[in-house]
Amino acid sequence: MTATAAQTSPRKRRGNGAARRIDADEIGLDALVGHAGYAVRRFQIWIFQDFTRTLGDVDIRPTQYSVLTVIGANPGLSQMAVAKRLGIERARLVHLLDSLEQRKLVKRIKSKEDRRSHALHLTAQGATALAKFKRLAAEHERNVEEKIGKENREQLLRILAGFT
Amino acid sequence: MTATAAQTSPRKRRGNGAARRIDADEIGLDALVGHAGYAVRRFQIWIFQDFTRTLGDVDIRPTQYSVLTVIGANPGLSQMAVAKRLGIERARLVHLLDSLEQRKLVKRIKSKEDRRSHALHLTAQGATALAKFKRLAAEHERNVEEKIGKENREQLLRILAGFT
DNA sequence: AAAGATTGTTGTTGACGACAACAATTGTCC
DNA sequence: GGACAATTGTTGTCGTCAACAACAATCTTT
Repeated sequence: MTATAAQTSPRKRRGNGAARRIDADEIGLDALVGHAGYAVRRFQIWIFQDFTRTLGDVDIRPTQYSVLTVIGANPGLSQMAVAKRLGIERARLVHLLDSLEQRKLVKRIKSKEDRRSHALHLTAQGATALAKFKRLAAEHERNVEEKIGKENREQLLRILAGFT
Repeated sequence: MTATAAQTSPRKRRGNGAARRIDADEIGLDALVGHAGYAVRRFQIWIFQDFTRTLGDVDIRPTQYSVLTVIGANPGLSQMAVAKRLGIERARLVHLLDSLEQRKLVKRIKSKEDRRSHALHLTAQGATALAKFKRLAAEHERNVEEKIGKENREQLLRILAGFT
């Protein structure tokens, strides 16, 4: 009753009944092919690798880039606001900002209105650096386009727009 | 020259020039909206959460499910073959199999042809369990469909088919 | 003023990708 | 046939990341 899948292509059959060499491309994924999550996971790994490689010279990872971009576009945000907007744990954002602040890209300014919170700003150096990061990120995006096609990338963005 | 983005909607302006309460939905993402990787990351987090929640009662995570599915569909594979097919580090697969073997879902059988490798098989208990996991995974997939739409899910699978 | 909620912080846990090293075994090359 | 290289599973480390829990300082509410 359950699906059978082992025999992707019955080529190269050998006489002996025992195990034979199996090429990776003839291993069936069975139910996995119908799961969006599996494809998305594999794609996301590829994307992050390409991003990390393309921004390797400037040593910026995807999450760091997203934090810098949001702070750059919305100066003065609190850590809570940034964390909530990007779906990052606020505990995790602490370490991210520690790193970015050590690199003089971001500064935490004590808020006068709410002395619990910090207003986040890019440093002048951070703004300059972010401009460069954006150029490299655009280059990465062109790699994505080259990989899956221009129309497919746009459809992807449209389909997933609700999650941003 | 760089893009401006802070003012998503200029409502609720208050007289004072200082910081005001900022609702999460009015924080602009700036360049992030054009990045497929950001949308994919957010989507993947949602998918994994839903999968983990839907398969919560049976305590199976996405990676474990993928390993069980491939072994079930291709009995006798070596660890190397499974790792390569699923894009998992073979070092990581060792721990995954340790866990699955402890739970009596999978067994490692010493290969006669190549005494370095193990032939991986589901136990009878594992085969029964996998059938249940597949039913729950299908339920998760219906959640995905409900979330992004039937056609969008199919387009997604088609666009990302090359990464599986 | 007291009680409760929020903000940033510290710490822990576990999943995960990436690497490096190693023993056992197999394949290759001369 | 024997030295050398490659493969397989394993162990270990490192860094990223999501998920919690607890805490002090600081608002907010009542």
